[in-house]
Amino acid sequence: MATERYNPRETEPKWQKNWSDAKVFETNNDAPGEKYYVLEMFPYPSGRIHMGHVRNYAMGDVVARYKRAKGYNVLHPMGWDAFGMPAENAAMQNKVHPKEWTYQNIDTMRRQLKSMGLSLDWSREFATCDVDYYQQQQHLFLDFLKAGLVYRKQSKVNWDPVDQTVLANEQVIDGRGWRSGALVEQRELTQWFFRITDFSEDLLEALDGLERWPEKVRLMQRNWIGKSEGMMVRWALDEETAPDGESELEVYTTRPDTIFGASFMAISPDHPLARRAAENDPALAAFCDECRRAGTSLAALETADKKGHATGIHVKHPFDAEWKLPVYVANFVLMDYGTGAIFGCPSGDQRDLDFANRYGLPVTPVVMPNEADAATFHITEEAYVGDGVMINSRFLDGMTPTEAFDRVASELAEKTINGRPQGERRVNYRLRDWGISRQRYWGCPIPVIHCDACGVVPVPITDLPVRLPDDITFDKPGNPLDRHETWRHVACPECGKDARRETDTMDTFVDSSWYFARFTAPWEKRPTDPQAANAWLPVDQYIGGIEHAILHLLYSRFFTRAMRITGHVGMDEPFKGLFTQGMVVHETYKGAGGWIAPADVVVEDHQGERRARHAETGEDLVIGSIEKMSKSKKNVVDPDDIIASYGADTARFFMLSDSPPDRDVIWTDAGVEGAHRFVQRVWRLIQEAREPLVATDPAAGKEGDALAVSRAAHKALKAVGEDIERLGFNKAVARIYELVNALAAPLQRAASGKVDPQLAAACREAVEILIQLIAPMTPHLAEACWASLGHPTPVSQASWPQFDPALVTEDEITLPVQINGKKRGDLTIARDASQGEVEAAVLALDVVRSATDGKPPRKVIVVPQRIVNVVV
RNA sequence: GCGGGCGUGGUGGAAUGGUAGACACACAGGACUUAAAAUCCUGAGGCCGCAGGCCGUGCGGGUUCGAGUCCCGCCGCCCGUACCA
Repeated sequence: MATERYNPRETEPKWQKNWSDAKVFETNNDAPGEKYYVLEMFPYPSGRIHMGHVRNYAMGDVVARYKRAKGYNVLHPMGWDAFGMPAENAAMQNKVHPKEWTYQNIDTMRRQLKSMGLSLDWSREFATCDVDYYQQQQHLFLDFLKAGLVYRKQSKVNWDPVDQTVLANEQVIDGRGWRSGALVEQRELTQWFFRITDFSEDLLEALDGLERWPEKVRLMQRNWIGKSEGMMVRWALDEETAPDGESELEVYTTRPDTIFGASFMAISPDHPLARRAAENDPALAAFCDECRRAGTSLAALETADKKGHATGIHVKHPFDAEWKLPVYVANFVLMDYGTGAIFGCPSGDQRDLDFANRYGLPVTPVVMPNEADAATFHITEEAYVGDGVMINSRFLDGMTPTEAFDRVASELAEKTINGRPQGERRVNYRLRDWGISRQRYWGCPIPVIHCDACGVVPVPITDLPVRLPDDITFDKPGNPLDRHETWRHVACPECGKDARRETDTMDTFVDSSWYFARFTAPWEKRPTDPQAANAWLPVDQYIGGIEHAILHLLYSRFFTRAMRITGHVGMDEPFKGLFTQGMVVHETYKGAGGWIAPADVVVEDHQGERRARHAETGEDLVIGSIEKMSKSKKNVVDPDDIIASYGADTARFFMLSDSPPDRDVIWTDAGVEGAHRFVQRVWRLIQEAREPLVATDPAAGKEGDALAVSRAAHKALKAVGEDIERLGFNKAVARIYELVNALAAPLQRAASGKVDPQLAAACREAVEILIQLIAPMTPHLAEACWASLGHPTPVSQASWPQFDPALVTEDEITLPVQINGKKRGDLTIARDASQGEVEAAVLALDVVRSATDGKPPRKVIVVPQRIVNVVV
């Protein structure tokens, strides 16, 4: 019997319209059922969606559709992370207004997402650049300000002296501005900060409670917060070398036990003492300037060659006033961490050792392994960082480092310098306060006013929003808000005199730190409806890229706490479950003229060797490495093209198959075609057997082939449910393949009319289960199949079926039998056989008897329901 | 530099410390066809082979009755590194 091929181009838009007309996916906050909030990280509207989005949203959609079928009231919204630099770059390059560029991109991407058939509640959609959204963000800012969570301080930025603009770290390449090529300078600006460090301990401790977060993300956040228990130690400056008025250098150390191994002090180029010393030392001043040119990026700073410059200043050792140590300015010491000054102990720290060797400073080992000999223990090229015993450390000799730490702490607490204890224990965090000021146009304006008389005045909440002006240009360098005189000019809300608006806008991370809360009541005329927020939050399942493991997730955790303090939500943690998906990667192709897009490449197999050539010119191309899809390498596959030729279901199914969702997936044409064949196969198998299936009611089989069909279906049902719960989509897909393979033969027989009523009923039940299993992944196909069986209501509104426990357990099990850990045979035995029965049966096996050679085995290990190992 | 992760057939991958390679892709053979496509069936980690063995999860060690999985040391790739989002 001939059946028509499944035509996604006709079927998919039809079902999308049905869902939309019936508002199946619009969520009512008051609907019955336990709530379930599934959210994928919202996209930046860069222009078009890419395969990474398809993968991310396909995963979230499986969860949303599955949970809906399980009877939950599901919230699954979508929005746009719409502020940010690319809109300004586009404005400069193409003379298009950032607003226009952004909303056009959103229109394109919304259409693309809709063509994917995602079960999203589009009625709650918003963009962070919508005035309605950023008005509420300004409201939050003012509340935070009032609650003491916001302050201003001096902070450094990368300054491009030619373009007269602040550069992002990624715009600084080898110390030069990306556009101008000019050497980057550092500038100190007064900027706005959120007091995230007030929450350091809480953000750290609460990680333990985030049980449904990947351990790796919790670890990364723990390390990022970087709690350490050390000491503040004040070193007296040697009077003869100290600048006037300077008498001490305060240092933070986690290793006071190594204080007798100290050989130099290193301070940041921005340390006040460095600045004082540089005043009369042009060479030192030049060195400090050079350090500052590296930019503000920590990675650039720390991968740079470790360099220092002597200041001429010396300090006195706390336990020996005669012992003087030189003070260096070093490019690897950060003003932001601790006190901006360290003491270097070369024997116990590789970086300090490299530094000491470079500048000819002494190296005294102070900790050695317990078994080493103090007389011969030397450190030359490799520092010893392990535990052990103290040596060369006077009254600390023989102690463990921990004992020595305590002793130094108590000794230094007794000594005083300038009227204060010379040492104090101190808990320190690596985490820094969150600088949110951006000297850019396309962001949320910070709602404050600067008045010469009143100082910094918050904009009254009733005056919000502070709207971004539309009449701006990018033809001049710098921030358009800064030179917009009429916008800047404003009356002081307190005294009414002429005043100026703040021209900094907020970091776009602020926008994405509370959007998940806004989705719970996007219509509200205040930031949240606390009742709705508390009902929906925390997000049950949040899905996005691992690249957000630290900043976005940590900022959101802080923001939720801040919103709780200011009464907008009632919880601390925004995301109960977190899943980080891998990237979509693709082969790269390169011709004489540069990178070639996969759409223009034909890959052929020549006797096992893959070759690529240009589809039009025929030019031979080099097949390059597999890399993250990016515009620069042109190795992108446009979801539009895939959906147009294969349909959304195929694209979704492929993105869920094969690769574990937390790992990268390689996009290949063969993979898409395989997924597409599966879609066609399911359709064909069901359509060919449609008549006998429609003619019978579903019922589980009791014996023979019918029983086998029902067993296969119920086992798959159980396994797929469990796999989806654990987000093991690739495993769920494998189970579905198995089921389809098992159903193929019976369905073909049914198609030719050669099945008894029992088998027909079992097939009908199995096919309905199959359709429901694929419904979260390939929803359009599932609807088409479901309707073809005569169901009047869509499968997207059907309840998830329940498996019959009797059909998923076997009476007999087959245990592998190992001899000395290597598999040598199998044992089939009753499932409920006792340990003793299993052991007796194993020893009776031929392979075991020939191996034991008549003697009793040394040991028999029976792992119930798993394996048997005989040790001979 | 530092923090985190990953590494298994020709390919993507599967495997609560318990049969390594499920499932799929690609490939080969067969069926159907005038032919092709599509579809269906079969085969397959490598090596030696006659039955049966040996070797195999990036590399080198270790723990264990048993290691892809745990521990130690390397190598390679990826993510983050606070103004990309």
